[in-house]
Parts: sequence; C-alpha cells; structure tokens
Amino acid sequence: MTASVSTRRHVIADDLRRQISSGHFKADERLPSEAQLATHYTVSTSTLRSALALLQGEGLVEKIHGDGNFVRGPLRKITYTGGAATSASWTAYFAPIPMTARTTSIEAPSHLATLLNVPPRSRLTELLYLAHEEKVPHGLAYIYVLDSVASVTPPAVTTSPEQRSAPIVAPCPALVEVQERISARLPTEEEAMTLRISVSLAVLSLTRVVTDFYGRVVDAALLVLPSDRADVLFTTSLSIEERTQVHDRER
Amino acid sequence: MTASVSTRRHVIADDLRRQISSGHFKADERLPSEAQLATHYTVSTSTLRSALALLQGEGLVEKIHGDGNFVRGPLRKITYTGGAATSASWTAYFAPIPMTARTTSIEAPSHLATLLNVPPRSRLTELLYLAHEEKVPHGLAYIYVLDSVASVTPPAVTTSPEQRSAPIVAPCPALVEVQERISARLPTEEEAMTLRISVSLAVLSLTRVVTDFYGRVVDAALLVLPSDRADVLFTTSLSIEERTQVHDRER
DNA sequence: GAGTGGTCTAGACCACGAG
DNA sequence: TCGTGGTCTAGACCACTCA
Repeated sequence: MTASVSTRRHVIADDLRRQISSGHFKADERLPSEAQLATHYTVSTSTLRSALALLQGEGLVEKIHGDGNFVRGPLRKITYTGGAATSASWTAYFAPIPMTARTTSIEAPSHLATLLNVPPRSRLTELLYLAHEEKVPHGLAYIYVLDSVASVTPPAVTTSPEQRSAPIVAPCPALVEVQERISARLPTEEEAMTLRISVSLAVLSLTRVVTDFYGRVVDAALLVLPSDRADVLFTTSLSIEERTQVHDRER
Repeated sequence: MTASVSTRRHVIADDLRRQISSGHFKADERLPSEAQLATHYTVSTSTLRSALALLQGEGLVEKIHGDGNFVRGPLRKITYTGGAATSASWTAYFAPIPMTARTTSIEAPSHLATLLNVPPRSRLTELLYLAHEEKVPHGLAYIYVLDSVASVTPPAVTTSPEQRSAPIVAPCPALVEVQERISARLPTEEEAMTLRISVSLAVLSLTRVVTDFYGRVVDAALLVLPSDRADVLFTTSLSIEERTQVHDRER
C-alpha cells in the first residue's frame, strides 16, 4: 500500500508519518525545527521542507511561520447535508456549529448574474457565513438572495460569534428545486487566509442554486469547505413509485 | 481580485497565466524550457519551477518529464449525477463516456467490511471502472458488490475499451436508500499514476452506499474524480407533500 | 546523444512570533 | 533579540523522451 516512490522526501515523510501515528509525536506537539530535522535525516533544509510539504498537504502537519511545525490533532469533521429534504434555513445544514454572519447589499457582478439568471447589476443581498468551532474555521459560505424575490428579509442577522441556527433565508412559498454542483480544488490565497489553512490543502467547492416553481432562482450559494474538517453527505430515498419506474426501465 | 501575494514565483505565475489566457501560449503548445524561462525572468530554475507548480495545481500546465511543459487545453468536464433518481446501473451516471472495466473476486478487507456492514473476509466482487475520453482518464471507480446479496451477476463485463453503458450492477428488488459522502483531497501516487494527473491536482472522492429495504448494504462504491475534468451534480426536487412539511416545520 | 524535467545541496537573506 | 519558518540562488547530478 505504501512505498511506491522512494525519493528522500518520501522516505522522510513516511518516517514522520509513522512517528506521528505511533504517538511518538503527539497531537498539537511542536516538531523539532526544520534545521534539526534536516541534520537528523542528513538532508538539506530544502529537501526536508518538501517532505513536510507532503504531510501538510495531507493535513497531518500545520506550519506556523516564525513558530514551528505542529502535529495536527484529528479535527472533528462537520458534515454539510445536501438535498432539499431539510428546511430551507442555511444554518440547519451545519446543525450544531456556531457561525458568524455578515450581510452586504451589492449589485450582481456578471458571474453571479449568470448564476442567478438576472440582469447584471441587479440588487441582491450577500450573506457571508463562517462556521467555526473553538476558533477553528470549518467552512465559508457566500449566499446571494435576490432582493426582488426574497419574501422575507433576514431576521436579526448579527455578527455575534455565538449565534446558533437562526433561520436566515426564509423559505420561498413556491420553492421546488435545489441544484448542487460540487467540485474539488485548491483554495485561493484569500480563502486559505480566511479559513486558516494551507494553500496545498484541497477544499470542496459547492455551488447551490434554489429555483422556485416558476423557474426563477430564489438564491444561490457558494460554499468552500476545507477537506480536513468538512465533507458533504447526500441521502436519497427511492419512493415506491420511483422504484417501480426504475424496474420498468430496466426490463 | 488578483495581486494578493507578490513573491517572484507568484509574479511569474501571474504573467504566464496572462500569456496563456491571452492566447500568446496556445492550448497543447509546449512552453519554452524551464532553463529558458528562468533566464527570461532572471530567476533560478528552482524559483521558476515553483511558479510552474502553481499553474500545475490549477490544471493550466501539464508537465511531462523529459519532454516539456505544455499548456493544457480546457478539458471537457464530465458530470457524475448523484442521487437515486436514475437507474442503478453505474455507467449511466457518466452517460456518454466509454469505460474500461475489470472484475475481481476478493475477500473484504476490514475497511470495506465496515462500510458494507458484513463480517471481514466476506466474499465480494470488486469492479474497477476507468472512464476515459480520447485516452484521457476522467474518473476511477471501485465498486463492491456482496456475492451473497447480488441477485444477478454482472452480465458480460469485458475489458473492451469501447464498451458503453452496459448495466453492471443489477438493481436489487428492495433497493431503497442511497447515501453518498463526498470529500476533497489530493490523490495518492497510485491514483495520480492511473488517472495521469499531477499529485498536486485535487480530486473529488465519493463514497456511495446503497442500502436495501431491510437495511442491508447492497453495494458500495468509491469514486475518484480529478477536479479538472469531473464534478458532481445533485438535483433535488421537493414534492408537494414535502414542501408542506417544511412550511409546517418553519411555522 | 542532446535536451528536457526531477531531485537535491549548501548556503544567503528575509519575515514572522514569542519572550 | 533570537529562533523559527519562507524565499531564493547557482549550481550538480539523475531520469526520461525523442530523434
């Protein structure tokens, strides 16, 4: 399973990985300095750093400039629950986690106008959510609501860090379809900054568009979820009728 | 929007990005050699290479050892359609794309036994799919079917590269629930090899578990999708009854 | 064999964090 | 201020591709 490549950096990374998982280096512990490790493995600091970069990409090591390299304790993963089965309130998707929110009124830039299927520069409200746990950010969400469609304005959105599960986006009467497109990528510098992650740690990027009965877009959301502390779950049930249809189609 | 960091490698990467998007370097074209580029930007080859690494992580540049660095033409993205709405046949999820398949009979290792909720070393069939288009791999799927549950054995699974949308996993009579968990990560060396991608290009990792009416796991699947050529789409509709329920709950 | 990218070195110097 | 990691250099040598 392991082995595969045998460059010096991979050998060193494998050794450090082993020492971490065996408990020789414990969670939240500071590793020896890069200079010390380089001496210990008799490699140059550059090579040692590229070994650490591998572990960093796996989320095993966190580098803090000017301080040290730290073993990352296993972070509790939060789960974004996809689909339209739950209520239309956003915070419900990350149930027991506190969020900070910020509301801004903006004019739709072109990419959002396309997504929302409205003319550019339409008025809309941007809600920025930051889910966090013990000061560790777990997710970033940009939610866009068309001012002309939202039947209810967001109630009492504050920047209080302890706000919990307040319904933010009021359900639109004729809401019928939710479309969620998910991709993986590396974070932008800005996202890495906000989420306090390395630029080499992959994120899930989820675009969610809610359409009402008339095909109008009610709201759109862009979520950025660090791969080491969040994932996405979809649970789909087949109703009796659907099951029958599938069987018919298979015959 | 851009700017942010201004190290030499970022400046160089920005410049190359601009030249690529402006058409100065065209798709599938070979870039000047790293030595030439390093001279042109008056930096060391190491710095130049780290600039290229940024572009590689974005999927803009493909490095080929011993040959050169190439501008990557925009790859057509395939879409994995999640949910249980479509038929239970696997190839249907990537409708018009050819796949190669391989069938192996194995004993469940512990992590699969956990996933499938069966005793370790149970007999099961592993199906390995490789979706590709013009020899470019677009996805990798490991599908596990319990021998004791599968009511119909896979019909005519071949390794023919041109096989199209043959139903592989026969629908189990009482199939009722599909659970799909999605995460992002960097690929393993092995996956990078198989999918012919860089280890610094993020992949989507999707675990799908199909449960039947009695709560038994019918099959499990692990999908690995390179972020530059595949994404995942879920479309969920609220039925009238469900919408009523949501409204009731909100009141 | 000529030319390409891949790995690695042994430094220098800069930027950041904590005491 | 001191020790840490971050950036960068100017090479050497290896591994690969292609003619």
